[in-house]
Amino acid sequence: MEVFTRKAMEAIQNIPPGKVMTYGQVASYAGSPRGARQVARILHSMSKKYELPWHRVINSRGEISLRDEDSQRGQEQMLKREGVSFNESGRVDLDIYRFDPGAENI
DNA sequence: TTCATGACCGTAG
DNA sequence: ACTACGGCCATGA
Repeated sequence: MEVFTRKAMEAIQNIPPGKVMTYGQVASYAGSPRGARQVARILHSMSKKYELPWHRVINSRGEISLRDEDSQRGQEQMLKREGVSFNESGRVDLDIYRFDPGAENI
């Protein structure tokens, strides 16, 4: 397993409830700013074997990227349950809910 | 080894 | 707002 994959998983696990990260953010944090697609791969393959808060990872538009509608609703509910609200268009306001790993210690 | 595949991203029209 | 296109790179066959 590549270093990128491990760091990406670590980044995902560090997302606190009520916050979200984009694929690109996770990839960038893991050392590959252009590795967003790999993050997506990690989510659907590793989230079954490891316990990853996969629902806290969304795309750069603040939308849920699942193709399956039922899964989309599921993820949306999980996020709502954590306090993440969706706007009229069913999107998350990233300016509010985006989690920045480096901005914690003030 | 090469090849195709993605829960993506950014830019351009 | 939308579509189209190219780049991206770890993974599995």
